[in-house]
Amino acid sequence: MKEVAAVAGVSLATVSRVVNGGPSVNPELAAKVQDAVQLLGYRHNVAASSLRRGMSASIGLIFDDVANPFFAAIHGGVEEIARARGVLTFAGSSDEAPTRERELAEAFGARGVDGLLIVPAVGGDHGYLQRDVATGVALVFVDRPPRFLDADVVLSDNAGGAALAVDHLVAHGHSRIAYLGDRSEEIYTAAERLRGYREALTRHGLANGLSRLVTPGETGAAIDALVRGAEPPTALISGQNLVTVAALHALHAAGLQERLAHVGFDDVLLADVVKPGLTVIAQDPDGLGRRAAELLFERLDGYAGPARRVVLETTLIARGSGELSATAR
Amino acid sequence: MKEVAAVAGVSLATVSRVVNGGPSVNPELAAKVQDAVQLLGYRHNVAASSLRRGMSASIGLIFDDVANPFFAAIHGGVEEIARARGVLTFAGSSDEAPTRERELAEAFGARGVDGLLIVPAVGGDHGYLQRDVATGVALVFVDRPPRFLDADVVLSDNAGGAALAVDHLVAHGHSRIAYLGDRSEEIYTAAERLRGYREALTRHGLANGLSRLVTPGETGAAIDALVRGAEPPTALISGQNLVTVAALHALHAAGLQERLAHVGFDDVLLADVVKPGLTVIAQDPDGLGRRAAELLFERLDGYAGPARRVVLETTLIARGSGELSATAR
DNA sequence: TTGAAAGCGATACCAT
DNA sequence: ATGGTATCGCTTTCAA
Repeated sequence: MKEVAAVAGVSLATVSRVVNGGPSVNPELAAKVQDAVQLLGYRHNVAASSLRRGMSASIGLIFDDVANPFFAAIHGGVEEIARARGVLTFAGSSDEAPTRERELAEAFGARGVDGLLIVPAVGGDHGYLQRDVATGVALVFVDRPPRFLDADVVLSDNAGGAALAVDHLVAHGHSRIAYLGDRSEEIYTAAERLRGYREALTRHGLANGLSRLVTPGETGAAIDALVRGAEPPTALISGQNLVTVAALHALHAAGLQERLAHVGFDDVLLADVVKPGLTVIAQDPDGLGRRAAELLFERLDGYAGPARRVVLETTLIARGSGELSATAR
Repeated sequence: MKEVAAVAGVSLATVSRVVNGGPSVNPELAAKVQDAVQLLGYRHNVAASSLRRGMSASIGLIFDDVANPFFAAIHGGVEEIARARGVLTFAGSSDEAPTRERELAEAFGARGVDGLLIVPAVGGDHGYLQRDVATGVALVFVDRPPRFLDADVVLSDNAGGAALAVDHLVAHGHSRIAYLGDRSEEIYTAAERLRGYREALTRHGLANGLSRLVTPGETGAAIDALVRGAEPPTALISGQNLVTVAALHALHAAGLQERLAHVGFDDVLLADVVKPGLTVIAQDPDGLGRRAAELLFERLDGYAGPARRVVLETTLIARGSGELSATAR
């Protein structure tokens, strides 16, 4: 930058003003500076700028795992919004471990990120972030709410989605609807889905004894047990991706794919190629990311009001498996 | 840091040495410094450190799209290696546009990344990166080689994978093997797969007239045309994810899923749930990312030899569709 | 082994 | 509107 100033025959201050689109610069001088910039191939040093300004035009993203397609989709949504402001994104995986999440937050903080967008690791205490918030770091949680901290959060309507599935199956004549949920009850999304399922059953005046919490590996056995039980279900809701896939396997293996209605939570590729097509409750991860980024930038733009909670709708995509009638058995 | 120095009763220099695990520090003083760090909740300012050192402990990743599961998997592999060194990753999407790729590279450069890991946008001239390389930025390309620049690159064995598919089908008695590839011939991976297919056919002494380049949307029509042709194929290789899914649709719609053997390039979720299970050529995106990160850090550690080219094996995963015999028709 | 001080590159206040 | 300059927080010779 010194060089640019020298070549353009102006002061450092002026160059800085031009580079940052400063308020009042003689167009003539500005042009000279631009030329010098071109000539020297000058590149702005954001590190130095950050040091002085205390803003880095970057934000940090913490996911369970950056390699997970669901989080990758969120990442994409965030990037879309961030890009429009020239903000770059750091991304890291917490591996669902609170300690690792905290390490990452520290590392991002040390790099002076302007904001943090976090899918909170289960079981963590997020009070440690209070400090960053105090220093002006914008903070938004995504997909799951934080614990011990009041902050903006963007969620999917998990309970509503599960209810949607129940309503849909009831509309197709089912009254014995089983639910295979994720074992880990502490997971917010899993708990919400189960809650939505239960409340919907109650609302329809249906019995509530057909839910099981499983690991993906236990899915097959759970289905076997259910269909051999005294009151076998005529429909199944699988509460999570991996469980859905495992359920599909089990149903195919048992030749039940045309006999047991099935709605899975979360859309999966090839869902429309299996027979029958898999009816799912789809989330909008891209929207989750976009919305979260928007809240984050509003904070950066000065919003200082109370924490906001945004809930995004889930939708049911009918493809066949969820439209099997209860009488088909 | 100034505060820490004051509290610990030592100089800035000493604090810096302690914080960075400097070479020679009196354990006693070091302890005092650590205490002060704890007490004040001091956080290292990497931006300032970068400014002085010219190293930021961060690298930039440029993908077609961060939301794409394939790239997300690469991202995961990179992160695994980077994390071990305390290096953080920026990630951005080029949207397959050379200009946007370049903008991102500039933005990363302005933030002083130590290295750049790029999935090159098709049709771009990567000479512009020469400058970064000259200033010591480590550069590695992934999944596709760059143009007009000699740099480290990590690739999948696309041609080998396609050949694997042909060999497998030939072994199951097929001699009329069709190939549906991605329309865009400029895409390196697409071109390589087609080449692998052709060379394998030639090696087996088979005719070469059954390849078609399509968009996913054209897949169904292409399959129809092929099976209605004079010399209908008994087997099909789909060269890309979306084409594979479209092919699956078309085969199901035409009731051909048990009659036309099918091998898809790239593994997909639920591939083992469709009937028959989908045989695929699987890549190792995680390995691609890990290997690329390793090369990058070797450069950072001082390797200054010639550009390296690492090619990762692809593997065939048999699930049924690729094992249909030619006589089943 | 420790400290003093210069400097990394850019910004913003204060003058002019 | 423009320029001089202190300053951001840290690292690193150079001396002691």
